Amino acid sequence: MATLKDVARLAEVDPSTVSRVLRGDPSQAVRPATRDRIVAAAGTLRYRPNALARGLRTRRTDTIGLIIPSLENVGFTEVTHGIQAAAADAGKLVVVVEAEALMSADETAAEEAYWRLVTDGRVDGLIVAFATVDDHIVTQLHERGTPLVLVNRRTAGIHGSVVVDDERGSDFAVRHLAALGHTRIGYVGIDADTDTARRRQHGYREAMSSAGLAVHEAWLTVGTPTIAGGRSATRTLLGHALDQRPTGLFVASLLGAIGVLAELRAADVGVPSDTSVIAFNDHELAEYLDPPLTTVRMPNFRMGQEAVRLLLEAIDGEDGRDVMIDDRPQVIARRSTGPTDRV
Amino acid sequence: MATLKDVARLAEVDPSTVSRVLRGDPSQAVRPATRDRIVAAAGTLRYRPNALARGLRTRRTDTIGLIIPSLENVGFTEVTHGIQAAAADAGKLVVVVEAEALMSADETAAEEAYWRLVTDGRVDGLIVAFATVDDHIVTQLHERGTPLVLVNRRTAGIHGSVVVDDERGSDFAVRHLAALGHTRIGYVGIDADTDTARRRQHGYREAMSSAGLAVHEAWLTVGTPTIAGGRSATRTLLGHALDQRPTGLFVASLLGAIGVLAELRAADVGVPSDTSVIAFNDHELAEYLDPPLTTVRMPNFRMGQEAVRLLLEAIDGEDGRDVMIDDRPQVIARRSTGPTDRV
DNA sequence: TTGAAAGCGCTAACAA
DNA sequence: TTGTTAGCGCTTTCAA
Repeated sequence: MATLKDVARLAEVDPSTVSRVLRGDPSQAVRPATRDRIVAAAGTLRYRPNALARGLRTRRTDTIGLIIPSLENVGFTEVTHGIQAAAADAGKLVVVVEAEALMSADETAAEEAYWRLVTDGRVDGLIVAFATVDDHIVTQLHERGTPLVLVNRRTAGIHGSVVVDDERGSDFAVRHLAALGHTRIGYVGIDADTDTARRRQHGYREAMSSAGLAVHEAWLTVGTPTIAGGRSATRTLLGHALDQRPTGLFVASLLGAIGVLAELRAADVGVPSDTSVIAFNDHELAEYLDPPLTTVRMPNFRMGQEAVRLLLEAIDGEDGRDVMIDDRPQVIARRSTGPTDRV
Repeated sequence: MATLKDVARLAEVDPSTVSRVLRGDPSQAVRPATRDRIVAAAGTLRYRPNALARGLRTRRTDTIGLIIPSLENVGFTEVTHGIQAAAADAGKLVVVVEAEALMSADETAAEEAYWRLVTDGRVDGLIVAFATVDDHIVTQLHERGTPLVLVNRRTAGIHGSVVVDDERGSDFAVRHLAALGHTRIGYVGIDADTDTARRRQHGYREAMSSAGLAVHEAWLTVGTPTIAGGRSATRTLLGHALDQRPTGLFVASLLGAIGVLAELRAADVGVPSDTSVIAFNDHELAEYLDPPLTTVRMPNFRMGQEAVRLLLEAIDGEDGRDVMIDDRPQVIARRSTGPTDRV
């Protein structure tokens, strides 16, 4: 592998000159003839600067770290995709650390790994996606001065986050149901004590009240944002007498909604004839569920892109900003919602 | 951020001694008292070796590169998950490059990016997952001496690959259908000119013949392994007269099968009453499709793990091996397959 | 058992 | 316009 020295020797100039030319250093003028010789030499030697040496010198790795609960969760793919796209555009590499993969190892291994990324100088900054990592780790990283962006969550005292408008998403969901004539609208929420979960629920309550609809606490369940969570929430709901049950259900997570659908089907409850279901967050496969699931599509791809932008700003020393992506949520009306047959 | 020097100063020894102790260098004996002082100093300073400096010196980054078409495709998640898990176990970091994200930028950008990863010395080796990257790039990388492992594909002249037993998977699928009484079994294949696609198709043909079943070329379609691909293959199949059509369909990709299901439903063809469908590769969500999709579950997680193992071997200078994961495929019988009503 | 010294490949301040 | 020099933080021979 050719080094700067090799190129310098071939072009008969000093390595520092090669460096200047190849980096396109604007502060220095170079005689065209020299530049040409250097460029030619680099070409024939197929020279590529060593990223490690450069990083050691400049304290920039042009690499960002992404910490994410699991790549396997369909709910995260859009965000990671946006992150990848924006990183590629900016010429940055992404080191992905799946928190789940670490957890399996041992308790403190996860924490170790976060430190390793940053403290070992492998990345210029970190994107922490979703609420998996303990607040105190995030806070510590932040206090150490690590450029940091939180995705889809906020943590007190840390500026540098990007979220979608959860409340507005909830609002759209409730409105969709209300427009269909539903008045008894339940909520299957997320039990995690996170900002995002709170905002979705708050949006639900607000939307209900501004639609002049009453919220009954019995219609409000929380659980994990998983298929299992959706199923068990549904079982709870089905425990109530028929006329005590909501006719429309807003589920705060896509996987949760899949569980709701499954449990409803298992209990022979018609969707949407008996109960309508709408989910927060869309996915290509929602179309192919049984029945096709109505969703509120949020601008998650953009959230990922924006996270990269914010992080690059932070790396450049700018102050952290808290951004809310305000692209209009989109209700993708499929077959899981409709007017109810019930009174 | 504390450096080796800082630790040395505090412990009142030479940096080289600190290095030896902290690396646990076995070739050198160290007086316990010295070791203790060093360890203590490192602790109080929260010292962490700088990965760039170390990598520059040792020519090891402890990072592996993963090139993958798209993280968004549910078909790939299991493999990447296996890779992440194995990498975490081995204490390696993973740089993920989504080929798709690069493509968007410009034509040659993708090629550039592969070079950057390796030639810039950012990673010790590369896992190339699936058949997206051009053969000639892979070949070039290989010729440059880059430690390389191919996942779910093989390329002539390159040793270092891991695949699942595609033929056996196909065999299981066909047998499942045959055991249900199907004799007219069609195949929705993958049109890419890849080893994997060929092996799946070959497995289908072999299984048919060993079951004493005839293959009609009209039952054999190929397309992209996507929902759209599955839909269009199905339209072709539905173009034939009813009694010329297969009663059972083996679809070589999960997404393809979802498309097949969708198109069949759109055409009011009963599944499985009229046509049974079984897919290659399983996914959690297969359970929730309409109808729940019968699949052949392949050991993809293990394939990912094994890829990391092979790569680490290659990085350590061992010869590349071509491995086939021979864990038994598993037919997950759901509701898309059953006896046929047709004659 | 420990220290001295060189150098991995690059950049950047300074000098010429 | 180009070269000299020092050094980023670490490892590793060699010497003591």
